[in-house]
Amino acid sequence: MSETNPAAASEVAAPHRYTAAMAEEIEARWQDFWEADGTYGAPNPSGDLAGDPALVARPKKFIMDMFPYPSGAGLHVGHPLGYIATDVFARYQRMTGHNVLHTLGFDAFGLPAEQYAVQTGTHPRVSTEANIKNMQVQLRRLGLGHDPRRSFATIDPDYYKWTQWIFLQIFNSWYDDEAKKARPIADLVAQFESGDRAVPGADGNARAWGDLSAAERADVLSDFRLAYASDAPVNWCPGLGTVLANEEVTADGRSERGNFPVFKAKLRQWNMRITAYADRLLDDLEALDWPEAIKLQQRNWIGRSEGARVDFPIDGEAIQVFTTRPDTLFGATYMVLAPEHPLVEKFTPATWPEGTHEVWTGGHATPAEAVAAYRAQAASKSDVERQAEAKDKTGVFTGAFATNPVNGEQVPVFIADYVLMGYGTGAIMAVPAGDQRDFEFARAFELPIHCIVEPTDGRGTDTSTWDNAFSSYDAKIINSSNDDISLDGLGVVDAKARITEWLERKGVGHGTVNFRLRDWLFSRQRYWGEPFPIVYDEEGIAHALPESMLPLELPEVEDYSPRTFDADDANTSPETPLSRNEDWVNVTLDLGDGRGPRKYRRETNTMPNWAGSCWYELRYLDPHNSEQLVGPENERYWMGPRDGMPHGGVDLYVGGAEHAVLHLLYARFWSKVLFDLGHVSSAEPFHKLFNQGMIQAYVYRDSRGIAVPAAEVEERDGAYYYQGEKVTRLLGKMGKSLKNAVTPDEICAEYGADTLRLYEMAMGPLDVSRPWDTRAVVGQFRLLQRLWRNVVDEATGAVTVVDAEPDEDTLRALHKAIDGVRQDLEGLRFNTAIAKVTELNNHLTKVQGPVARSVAEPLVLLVAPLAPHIAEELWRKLGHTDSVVHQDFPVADPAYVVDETVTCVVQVKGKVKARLEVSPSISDEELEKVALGDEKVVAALGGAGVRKVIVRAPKLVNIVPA
RNA sequence: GCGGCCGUGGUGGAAUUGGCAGUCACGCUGGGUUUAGGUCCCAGUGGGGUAACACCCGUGGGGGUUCGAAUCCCCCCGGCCGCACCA
Repeated sequence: MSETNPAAASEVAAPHRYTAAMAEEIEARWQDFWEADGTYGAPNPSGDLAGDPALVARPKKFIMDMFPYPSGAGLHVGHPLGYIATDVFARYQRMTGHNVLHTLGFDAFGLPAEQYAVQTGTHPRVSTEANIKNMQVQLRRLGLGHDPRRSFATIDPDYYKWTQWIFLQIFNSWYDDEAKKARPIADLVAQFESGDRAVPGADGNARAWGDLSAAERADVLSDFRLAYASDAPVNWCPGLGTVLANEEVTADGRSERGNFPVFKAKLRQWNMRITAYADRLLDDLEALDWPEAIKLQQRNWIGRSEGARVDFPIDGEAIQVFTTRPDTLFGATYMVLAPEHPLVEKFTPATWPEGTHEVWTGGHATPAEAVAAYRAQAASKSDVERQAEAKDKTGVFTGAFATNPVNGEQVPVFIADYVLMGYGTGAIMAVPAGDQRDFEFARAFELPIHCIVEPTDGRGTDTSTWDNAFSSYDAKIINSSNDDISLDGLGVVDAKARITEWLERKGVGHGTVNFRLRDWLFSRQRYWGEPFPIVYDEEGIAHALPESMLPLELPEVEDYSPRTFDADDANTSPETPLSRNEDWVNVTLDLGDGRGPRKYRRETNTMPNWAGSCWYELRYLDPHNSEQLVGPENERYWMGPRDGMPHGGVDLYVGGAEHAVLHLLYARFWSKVLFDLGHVSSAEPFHKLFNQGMIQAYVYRDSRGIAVPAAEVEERDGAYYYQGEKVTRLLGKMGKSLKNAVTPDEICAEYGADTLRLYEMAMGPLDVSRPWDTRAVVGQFRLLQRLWRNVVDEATGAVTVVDAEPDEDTLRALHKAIDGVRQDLEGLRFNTAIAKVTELNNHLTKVQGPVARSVAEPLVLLVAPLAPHIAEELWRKLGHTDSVVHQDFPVADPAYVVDETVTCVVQVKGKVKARLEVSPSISDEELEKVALGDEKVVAALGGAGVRKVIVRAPKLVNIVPA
């Protein structure tokens, strides 16, 4: 390294040249200064971080990154991309009159930290804290202007105390559908006690609250609580040894982390009733300044569908279906229930009805046998297999018939795995003529297909000749009438409205909205997560720990690794690491509920790694508050609603797009609960979201396909060689496993942190992925060297800047740069901002003689957000004694932003034929006259007359010859 | 299958949103400084063409709208991302 280090030899010729060694010295010195000075401390209105009222009085900016996992691998140059971007933006905001909150914490619970700890054999807390320290050292080297007083890790008991506190808030509340907000569960109990609200009974009959046992009351409340335990089928992943949320399972039925198969299993688990917020989560997206792609993903995930619920009578009861196409009810020729639908047993008869078709029975002697066999087969399949077989429609007849409410027809009831229990009512009416899935099933089981929409593609109404279902919103409904109603001749929209009205009038159905979103599975069988502040009494009733018992800290256990299983073995069940510590699990406590000291068993699940990141933006605001998760005044100041931000929130949140339906959805949900309960004034956590792209890197593979160390690959004549052997090159992720990681440390060692910051910002637009190219970094280093040289004499170290009037060209270059850089930084277009700084700097390099102070100083200020260390150093050299961080960002003089003359392009038939130097204020008429008189234009016209002239003064004239 | 985004020099990328295609940087070529390599400095660099101009071609391909298209519309090709038996 030292031989190729530009620092070494050049020092002889130019002892005061800006070199890597000098950069390192400057950077370390200013980082120490900032730390000692508390330069980046943002004052709060109140509390222990209250400060300078003049600064507090400024408009605020809360600028945040998605905080990192402190993994043991350390950082590569891809990680800090977003941190550098927010830092540049935060510095710019500080220089334009804002009180800026910018800090960074650590998301330290969860699977990666635990797995790393398992691998290295050390306690997760020990390895995690070591990793945090290591990462802090790496990050400090980059000169990020974070407020260190506000940093924390989610594993700090002072922090997770409040994560647990929020859980209890959610546990102790319910969603009032009328008020459309969460309310304390005590309000619901009061309604039950007073009789204002009927107590729902298992058999549908109302009961008196006072007559219920404690266990019965707990069961009733559990159906309302926003955090509740249930036995619903969950995603069980034996390979990881834990259950997972829907959001953590990939489309092909595998765990997002580890890529293990996932099975459906009935296990008692904690859930969060995020579905109660489906409509608000959808509606409030409108006012957020987020990338459309992420909004769209959330909309799709929430999956709002308008339709109707319709009852199909059977044996004096009914099977309810959800459909988005109630207008096709007359074409419903059979029904399908999900295999696990609870009504299946109820209606399954003892024997097959007379003459049941052989293909319907699956060869089984009785319906019960057929159903049992099909269910067993469905349950044994992993989602992966189920997915793979999606093409073939399977199912079995239950032996039962229900009544189609519009035409009284008896329709057979099937179970099939193409209907999912988790969506709608878990039951559908099948309209094979209009739905491709139903069509395939009907063909496989020889079921009737009634044409109820007139085909517009010429296929005719004889469905026996059809190859697929027909569906079109432009077609007319046919064959759809009874004595009471006719949809015939109507379009889809009108038919839907009419049939829905009819269903409601007859009391057999109603219009409704259905959501795809499911409740959030919130418990994990892990050690390294927040323990639930929940205990169970001897009756098995869950009780919340009182706030005074928080934080409930993780106990020491012999073995904190999760129990994992053969990844393909569905017949396994989870084991929680915390359950191994009997002393911790079995406790005698006085919960302060008047029942005195009693024996309890602690909940041994832990919270998912998303819990800590669901509210961390709030803790940055008031990190040491021991009374409240955040003081209201501080919360309102930094997060409260204001003009253009009706729900409040963080001013800028930068991070990867991979959290679209995970962290970003969960955090919005918690935000709304806390808002409803009056703990915060912001109903949204993040007003503006920006997704940074990924820094990619070339991956070189040998003939066996194995990645070889990228740093040792040589290029010759467009081909790549590793140890003489030819290798292939592809663009991929950067990382240790692909042997192409480049660390910030090595770039800092070779060029300094300012160069690294500039390079990462100059590579391209922040939201686009682009390949890392170490050899291109030198370009930004050269920029800083030239900048240095424009202020400092390399041989003597003396400042060369003079107090003289700059020339007109230089003034224009300066003010155009100021104007452009301001606009670009405002819009997070760091790459073009740097190009403009470079242009100005190159201009000064080319101009003879020393640089005027009135140009050098604003130039240093322009550079300050991007390369803060060299800017501080030059600012000091220019004679200032204060830090550059809080200087005012230069303001462009409009008089110099426009050129004295502009180049006007004269086109003939759209091709450029001449260029004119004209005044920017020239009139269209004048410009046309000048253009037509230009000799090159006259020559290009060659005597032809002029048919038309388009003038866009002062930039362009286009002449169309006759 | 459905939905979304994107294709510009050898490379990363600019283009005031319909008005000079290629800002800035890497790389490359030539020159200077240097004992030499590297660093550093200067110049050139879309392709064809020319001694040099001129001129011609050019934003994945094809068509269209327009005085004028990288930008708008249609078709095709290629790539990336999301969802996916959601009734």
